[in-house]
Amino acid sequence: MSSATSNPTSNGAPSAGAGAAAPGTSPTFSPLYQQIKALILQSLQSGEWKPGELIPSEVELANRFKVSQGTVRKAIDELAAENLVVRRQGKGTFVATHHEARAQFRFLRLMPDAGEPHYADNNILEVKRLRAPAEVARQLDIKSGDSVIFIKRVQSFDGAPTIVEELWLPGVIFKGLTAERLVEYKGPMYGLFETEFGTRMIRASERIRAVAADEPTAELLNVAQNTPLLSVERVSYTYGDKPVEVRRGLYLTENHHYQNDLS
Amino acid sequence: MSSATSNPTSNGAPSAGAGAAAPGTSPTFSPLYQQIKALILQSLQSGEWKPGELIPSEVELANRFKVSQGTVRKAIDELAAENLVVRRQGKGTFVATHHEARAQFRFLRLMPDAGEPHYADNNILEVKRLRAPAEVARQLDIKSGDSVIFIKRVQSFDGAPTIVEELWLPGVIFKGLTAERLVEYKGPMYGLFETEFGTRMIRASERIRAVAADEPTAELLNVAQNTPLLSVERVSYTYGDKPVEVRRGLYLTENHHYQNDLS
DNA sequence: TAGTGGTCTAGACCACGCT
DNA sequence: GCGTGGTCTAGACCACTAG
Repeated sequence: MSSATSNPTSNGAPSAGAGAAAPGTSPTFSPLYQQIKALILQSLQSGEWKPGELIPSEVELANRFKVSQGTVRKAIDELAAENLVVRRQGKGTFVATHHEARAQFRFLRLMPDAGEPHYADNNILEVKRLRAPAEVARQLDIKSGDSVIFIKRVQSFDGAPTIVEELWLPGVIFKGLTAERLVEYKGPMYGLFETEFGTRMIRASERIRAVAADEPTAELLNVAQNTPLLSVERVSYTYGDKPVEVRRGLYLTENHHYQNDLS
Repeated sequence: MSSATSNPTSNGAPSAGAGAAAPGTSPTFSPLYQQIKALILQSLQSGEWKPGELIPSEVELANRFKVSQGTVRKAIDELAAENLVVRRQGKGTFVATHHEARAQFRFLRLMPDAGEPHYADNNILEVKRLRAPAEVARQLDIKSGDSVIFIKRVQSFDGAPTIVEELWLPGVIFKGLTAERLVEYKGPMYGLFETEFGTRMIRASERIRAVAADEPTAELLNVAQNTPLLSVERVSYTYGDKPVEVRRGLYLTENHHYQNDLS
């Protein structure tokens, strides 16, 4: 790649020839490093490199794509900033995974008021297959009535039940998910999804409200009915901004709080 | 700057001489671009370049600091990522300000369930000077009993009171802040702080809980007592991670929600 | 010692905003 | 046309890891 020509739309690999396409007016200009980023993203999504694995070195990728190392670097920089990949000096660049300390609390913002964040005990109450309610179907971008896996669980900190949560997962993707596998599995649920079902959560959006505990929820959390609870409704997305999980949690915030840093 | 030598600790400007300090083992290695970033940060903090103003071009800064443009670029890249500075291709780099559309909703995460986010009507109930309660003093990193400005206000959306908020500001910094100035001022409160008191908020940390409305709050929000509300406790920081505002808000989430994106 | 990511440079050219 | 930020390259050297 001798000169910085622009390739208007997406093309498999950057044009190999010397001074290729017309550099003139560019209708939909896309920087080379963005194209490289998209290519790497494809390899991640396709599973060519799996979570936890080492991806090819910058030099190797530069040779493969026929661009300079600096361009590959910039592409990987962005992927690292989006937590899709983790750089380790002297070792290489690895595909990010939910099985590692640094990613554990990225999707759980409920912190104890005092002391270090720690793991929750997980009590699965129910796992069943059902037909997606209209609202859930809308959020998962599937048809109303399509098969979904429904999970209900209670999470406790130091023996105190704190979170009641209901989850809906597309049946097509999470076929074969059973209560046993959920209970047996040690570690974060997103880790299980990643290794057992090949679906990696990369982004989520939460809507938070205050609500009053209804009777069954109050009983599960061992508090009085109408106790104020945080309602956290989450939609999680995998590659390509595809929604693959709806989660509705009720958090007891007597000794915990939802932590959020604005910057 | 001919070679990439490292300057162990902070030094005013990168060593000017050709191949300066010992490049050998580096006890506390700090990349050149980080040093440049720190220098630019100083100019921002000292007010050499004020919010909204154009800062010197990359080439000019490169000459001033005797480094390459690429190094200045990387420094500014990070400042831009932290929202301290805004790049505009063809025009230059500007000091970020709270008086601009793009920064308006960075610190207000309460969104209407339907429709576009819009501005709140601001009803100042009370502004007075008092001595900092212990807890507030601790959060502001001042002495208990030091003078603070206390503000209480109600914010309404489309005529519906939705937020009851109490604020504490260090008296030393916000001397002369009165109810009149708050009421007269059009635009975001952080914009006023920035232009009238030379204090720019760059970061904030929030702790969110669910609580029951007490009687006076319920009356202000025009709801029944014990209605579940979102309690949002915020500490805001200016340059140097110095806390300069404590804010306790109670949000009515019947037609609004606190929006948070995890990534 | 070899390989990887991380820093720094110098120079070329492109896209954009203004005059 | 000129100045600004944005992209791309090629090459040198540094810091870190592991065999």
